[in-house]
Amino acid sequence: MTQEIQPVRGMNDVLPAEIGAWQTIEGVARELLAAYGYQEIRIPVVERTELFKRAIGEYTDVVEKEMYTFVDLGGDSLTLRPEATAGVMRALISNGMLRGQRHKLWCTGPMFRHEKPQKGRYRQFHQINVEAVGMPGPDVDVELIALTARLWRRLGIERVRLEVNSLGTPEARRAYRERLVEYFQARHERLDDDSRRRLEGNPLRILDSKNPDMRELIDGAPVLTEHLDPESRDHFQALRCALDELDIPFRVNPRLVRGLDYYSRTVFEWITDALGAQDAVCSGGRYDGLIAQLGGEATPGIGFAMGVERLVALLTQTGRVQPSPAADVYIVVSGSRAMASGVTLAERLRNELPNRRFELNLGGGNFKAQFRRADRSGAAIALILGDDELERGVASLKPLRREAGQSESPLPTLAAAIEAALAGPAGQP
RNA sequence: GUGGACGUAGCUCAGCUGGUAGAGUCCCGGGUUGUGAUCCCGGUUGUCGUGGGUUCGAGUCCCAUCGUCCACCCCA
Repeated sequence: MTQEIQPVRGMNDVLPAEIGAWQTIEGVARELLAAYGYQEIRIPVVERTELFKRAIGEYTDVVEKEMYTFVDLGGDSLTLRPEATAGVMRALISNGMLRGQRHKLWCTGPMFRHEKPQKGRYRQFHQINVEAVGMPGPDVDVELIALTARLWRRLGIERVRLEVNSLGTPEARRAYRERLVEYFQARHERLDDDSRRRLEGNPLRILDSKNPDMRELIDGAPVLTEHLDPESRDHFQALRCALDELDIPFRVNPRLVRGLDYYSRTVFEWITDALGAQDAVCSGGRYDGLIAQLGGEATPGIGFAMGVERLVALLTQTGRVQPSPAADVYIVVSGSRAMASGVTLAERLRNELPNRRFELNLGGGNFKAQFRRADRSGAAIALILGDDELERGVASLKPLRREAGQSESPLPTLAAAIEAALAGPAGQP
């Protein structure tokens, strides 16, 4: 045997057994987004490296060490997208869709980050992204959160809770950041190694430290929400009132800072305790400065991303995923003449009953094996076509899921007989 | 990138202190020359992750490497 080729680390196949959960999530999301007036947009998986550097931030982990970057044959530095927002904003700019216009968009597809794989964290992973551009909020902020809350309800996902925070304007955030650095620098001796490193790059993340020894120090640090500019404070206040109004429970988490540089004001995250260390299922926020930063006309925006693999895991845990529907009729063919006419009969039945699922036994097999396959397929009834039946111009129908006798039907009226058999003796399916 | 656990049949796993591999399941055939799921009988399946080393002898011990899982970091 030749050496088999290994899959790429952290890049998974989604097998038929799991595809039901994926399709449920994608289907419900698609329906709901349409109901809220969002339109789908499809953008490339590859963009110029510069786009992500400028949008996400040069000194973020994603850009510094997690991007799949390569030089193409033309000598350009390109990158497999690590997130979708930058690409969507680029698309709006490239296609001249701004100029004071508003857009409610969503997209889905694979993202790539070179991280060490772990439960709920893969190198190729999928997101559903929703972006609302041209509206300053907070009304749209609230509606987006309401949309996600409704999505969980529709999917039957319960083990999630909402955290919100406000980062203020970039100016307010910068000022706060300086205060924070001052605070920690004055207590430099008490910082752990991780935090000292963060003090240089992303001091806000020190607040997120999981080290219990740091707790006291962090609790004494200045709090972001107390250093907001007045407008951001009002914005945040309005958001919280509206959430209360809608009975959407939330917790203000002053330590909730997003990893990507472009966020401002509202940020939120739906987290779960059901997925181990990867607790973020959906997160997003407002990015009012991003479009201008990318060279477009200054336009406010807000968006969020859901991790599809993580949602699939949550949905699977609920046990509510429906298996893919089985065939209605499995066609068993016996004898050389019957086998030859099996395809013709199946195609005729598919014409006559376009909404029924027919599975024709393919690849031969003896009678016993064909019946075993019919049973395993989950089909409601077996349709038997043998040389014997063919001779007499009939086919036999045998229910596989209930105790009922086998019957015969003339070939010309087979479709009606199948419908009757599927309906059951007392009209029961 | 750091740390820990684990890689034996397609799948789930057993294999004691080193003596050249086993169960269940799946699949296939038969019992029922045209009737499944149940039952009975039979059959196929392995570079023991890979590469070195120690040894008369390695699935078992050592080293390296790849992979999976979990945690840290970070994040969807």
